[in-house]
Amino acid sequence: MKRKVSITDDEAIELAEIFRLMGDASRLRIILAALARPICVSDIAAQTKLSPSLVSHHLRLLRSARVLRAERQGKQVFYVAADQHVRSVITDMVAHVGEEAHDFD
Amino acid sequence: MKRKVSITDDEAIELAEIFRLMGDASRLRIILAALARPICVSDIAAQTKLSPSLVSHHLRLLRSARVLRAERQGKQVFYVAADQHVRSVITDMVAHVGEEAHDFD
DNA sequence: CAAATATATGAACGAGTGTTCATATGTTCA
DNA sequence: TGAACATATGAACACTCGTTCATATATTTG
Repeated sequence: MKRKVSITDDEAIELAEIFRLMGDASRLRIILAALARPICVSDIAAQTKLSPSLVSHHLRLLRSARVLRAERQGKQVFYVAADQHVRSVITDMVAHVGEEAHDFD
Repeated sequence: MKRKVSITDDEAIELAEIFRLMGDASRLRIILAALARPICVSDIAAQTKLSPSLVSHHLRLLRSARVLRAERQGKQVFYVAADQHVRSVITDMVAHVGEEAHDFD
């Protein structure tokens, strides 16, 4: 079963933007923290050992790119992976890194 | 069926590096060009409208990160997606972008 | 309302990155 | 071997991006 991989230039830019956001270690760890279930900002900061301010900056980017979605519950705001695609992409790549042969170039 | 999503810090950095490489529009278009079948450098340059030099620079990065793999055939060098994980990640994200609701923030 | 907690925003700086241009290396064929 | 083609490499520059610190907004509770 073949899939369509050709996309427009605008879609390529939007795609690249999402990958770019995943391409920072801090942000990736934030995404991983919010991958399975909603988690609030302070817990993300604690788990990733990043400052709440920095986490918030990154969360804003991840939210506008629709990688994560947010929901306020009282004083706290919970973030979680936007959809199954995001989860699949991350788990696929975790598998990719895990299975690599790591032979010479 | 649950999957493991927790990874070590080193793996997170390696993962982020791969995503970072996908997070540039030029490189992403290069990856897309080499996603389905091997394609030589000059054809990539023609298809993406990027200079051969720039394409070569990017290909070196994509090759060392094992996103693409290379094979020389005479004067030409053909590049193709390293494995099924890379293809899956891209097609998943294409689907993600394609299906998004695009409602307000 | 005031205090306390949780999250968000803005400015600024240092480090890293994509691109270009010039040049080098590799490969084939006459 | 030498010319022609294909790809790769190195240096340099303009620009972007992650981070920090200070400050602002939002929400709950006394």
